[in-house]
Amino acid sequence: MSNIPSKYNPNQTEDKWYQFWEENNFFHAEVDEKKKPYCIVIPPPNITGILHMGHALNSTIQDILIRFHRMQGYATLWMPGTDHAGIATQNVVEKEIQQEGRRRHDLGREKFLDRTWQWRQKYGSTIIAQLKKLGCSCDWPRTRFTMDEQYSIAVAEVFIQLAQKDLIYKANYIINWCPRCQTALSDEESAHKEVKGNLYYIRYPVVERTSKEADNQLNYVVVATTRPETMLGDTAVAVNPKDKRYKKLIGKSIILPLVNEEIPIIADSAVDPKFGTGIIKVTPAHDPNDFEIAQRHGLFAKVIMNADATMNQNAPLDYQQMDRFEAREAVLGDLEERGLLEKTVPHQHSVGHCYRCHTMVEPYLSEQWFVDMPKLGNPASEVVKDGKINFHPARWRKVYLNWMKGLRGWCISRQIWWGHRIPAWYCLNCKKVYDLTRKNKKVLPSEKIDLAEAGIMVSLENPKFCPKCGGTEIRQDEDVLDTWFSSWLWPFATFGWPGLGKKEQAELNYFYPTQVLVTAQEIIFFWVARMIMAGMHFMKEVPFRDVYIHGTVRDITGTKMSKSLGNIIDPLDIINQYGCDALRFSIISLVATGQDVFLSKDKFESGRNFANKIWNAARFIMINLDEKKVNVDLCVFAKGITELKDKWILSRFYRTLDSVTKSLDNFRFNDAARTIYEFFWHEFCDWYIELSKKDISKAATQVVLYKVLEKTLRILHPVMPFITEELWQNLPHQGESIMQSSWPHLQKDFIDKKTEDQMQAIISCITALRNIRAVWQIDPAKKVEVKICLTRKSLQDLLNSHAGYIKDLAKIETLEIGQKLKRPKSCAVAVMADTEIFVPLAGIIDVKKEAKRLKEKIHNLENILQNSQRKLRNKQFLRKAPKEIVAQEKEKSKQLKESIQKLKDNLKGFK
RNA sequence: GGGCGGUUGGCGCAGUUGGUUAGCGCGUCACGUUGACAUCGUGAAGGUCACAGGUUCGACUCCUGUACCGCCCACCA
Repeated sequence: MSNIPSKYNPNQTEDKWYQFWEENNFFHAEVDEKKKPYCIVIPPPNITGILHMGHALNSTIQDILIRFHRMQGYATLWMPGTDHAGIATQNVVEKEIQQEGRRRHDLGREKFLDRTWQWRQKYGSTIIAQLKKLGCSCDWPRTRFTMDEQYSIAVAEVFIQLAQKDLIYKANYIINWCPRCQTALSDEESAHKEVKGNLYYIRYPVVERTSKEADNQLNYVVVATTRPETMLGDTAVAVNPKDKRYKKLIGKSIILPLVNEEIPIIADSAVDPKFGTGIIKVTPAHDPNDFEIAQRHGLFAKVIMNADATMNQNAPLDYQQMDRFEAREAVLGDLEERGLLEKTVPHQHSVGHCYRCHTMVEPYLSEQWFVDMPKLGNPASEVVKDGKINFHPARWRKVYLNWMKGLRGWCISRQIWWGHRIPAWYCLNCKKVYDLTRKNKKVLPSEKIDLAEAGIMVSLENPKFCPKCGGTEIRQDEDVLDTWFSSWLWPFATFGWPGLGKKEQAELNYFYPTQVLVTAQEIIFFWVARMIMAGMHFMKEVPFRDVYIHGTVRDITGTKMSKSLGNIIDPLDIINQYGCDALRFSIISLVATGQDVFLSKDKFESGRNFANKIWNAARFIMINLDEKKVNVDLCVFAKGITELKDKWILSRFYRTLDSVTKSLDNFRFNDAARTIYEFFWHEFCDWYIELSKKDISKAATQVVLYKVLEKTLRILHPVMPFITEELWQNLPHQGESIMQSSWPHLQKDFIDKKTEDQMQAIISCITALRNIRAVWQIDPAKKVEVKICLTRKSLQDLLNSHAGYIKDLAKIETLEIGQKLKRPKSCAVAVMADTEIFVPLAGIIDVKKEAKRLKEKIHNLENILQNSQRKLRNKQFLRKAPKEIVAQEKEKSKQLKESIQKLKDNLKGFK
């Protein structure tokens, strides 16, 4: 035992214990009807992900909850897994292929998917290995992947069920298109950013029917646009119907410059007369607003771009194949040349960007699949309104409900290959006919497609023939589903839903609904809201009871940590340098509920220092421990605990336990961490261990040292799993692992206010004496005599019986305690209401200086006294304030007076 | 345009239903190595709690407004 190193070395212990836990299956949970279930599903990290501080925070919080509840006797399951991350993974593999000088279409779908699976095989579990370094106690054998066979069936099943209820539909609609990824995106995947651009004022010549009109000088209208290239797809010009300036124009038409087509001038209330010229160009295929106007007016939509945002054959020949930005310059140049560009004004506006590759999103009219969000949203709003699901902090509830109010169709089809292929099949014959008739009928662009009519079949299996025409030329939809279309099933699909064997069903019944979902704010809309929708629709029950939203991890300047900015602090570096427990403790103490965390490397020192402190306190105890003495039941042994210090530390421990338990129950992780820190360091180490050194061999001291340490390690275990295990294993213990031990039971009998007050009085005396020693710079070796003069007998008795504490910790040679002691000459003085402390310091003390010190103290106390007395003179206060408060104030005033009087008396002695 | 969060000693932060002489960590200063720990110990200095009103016997805490910083949402042509 005595060869324990004085420095804690985390690297040697962490991997050892993690392996031990995993090998012994301690993370495993199963149905146990004797226990209550407690389940958290991990927010599945992307397989492309590498560990960052966000994961560290997110995972630490979950692991604390999991270990805490496991120790409390719940059947505790932390369900792990990863997300296939459609676009992100596809991009990574495409890049890899690109380096070989090829593109994905060169490989073809099948080979590309093979490559992606290979990639996943090789790198896809990196993040899992990294989560293990964080100490996460997930039930790893259950690890799910959103593209597992079983899971994929769930995804297809959900698609089919929703399609059958018309909750999924296909439509020609304007969506967010990423020209680089060449796929549709949902609204959430298009991140709005402020962009500096220009507002271009363009003249559109009005068609004049009569010669009279032709004489008019003002034979054009001016539209303002930020995106002049889209004018090639204009199908109307619009003004506000109430705008008197342009009333005459309504019903006329203009000649679209560069295109030379005649298009109408219409009236629509969506036009803001105050913006620009009050006249807008209408480009239904490339602007969401214009698309809606087109719907209202039955306008045609002209798509003028290819999938890569180059101009297509619908644009005039000169512009075809030009990129959209190139086309913008060309259009502007041509307009300028024709005298049609009136002016250019700088203009800042917000533009959508692809959340995966940051390319500017193009609003793009195309045929896509949608989920009817407004319908699914209702029950999902209700359960939050009802309090069946609670957000922590509560303010997110409002954010959530507000978002739910504005739901629109969720575009779920993606034109990529990596993902769940849409379980829809097309009868080529019927679809062709359907499209043709629609074209001829001039069907409005947004109208939903009638699946049966169009020969579109939704099913798990490839249909043999078309039920409508009997045709056998059938092709599956080329697209895959949005990644979030699989993640939203996570809380139940991970259990094997839609259900195979009895075991899976029993597990789902037992663990669903799960307890808490822990995530960051930016995921609320993407994922949390959708999980609630899916849970309510398919399980008829909420997916979780509580949603804990933690802050975002930022660097010390407040910038979000990101790889591209190079401001990342790698959790693995921190673990190597300081240890995992230090990382966990530091990060958890820094995060007040829901507040963002500003990190710098040195902030992890506090965790490391604390770990080292724990290590050394335990080391001291282990060196001195007589194992035979401590194997007792604390409650049975309680009668043998009579000493103040022992009763005091037990009282303090149980208060700490109570507070920590409550904090963890209320998701106040930083409070829990700080409370333990405060207790362990500044009560147990600073006072109890110091006092115990004198009677280290006494049975009571031995028992208390051991019990308090062992129990503190247990309540610390959820936050610092490794060091607590290492030390616990080296102490006498029952059971195989601290993680399987029980959360200490709150023994209220040990909590005693009187004991704490008494100890506090002694601590105050010691602190006052240390203060005097420091002020007068008394050599530590110097032997000091002290007189303590009390006004109360009870206090005198207390100090008398604990003179040893004072002597030891304040380093006092002789101590005289009495009620009416004479003040020595040339002494330093400390005063507390009913206590005077005299330290004779002839030859050391400077009388003037000491007098000055006392005066300052008097001055301070008098200020406080004045405030207190002002209150007590206030009749309103006396009448309205609660009795206890008034009594408290009177007592305070009395004590202050006593102190001041004593100080003044002493001051006289200096004159 | 709407919503939310923040503003507490040099720095980073706590402060849960209004009543504390406003706390903690780092840093600073002074002293200290008698064997748990210098990743340590002891003591000290340092704040009119962003600003202005209001409610109240009493406001860091509740209400209103202002300023600055940050975030989110919105179909800003």
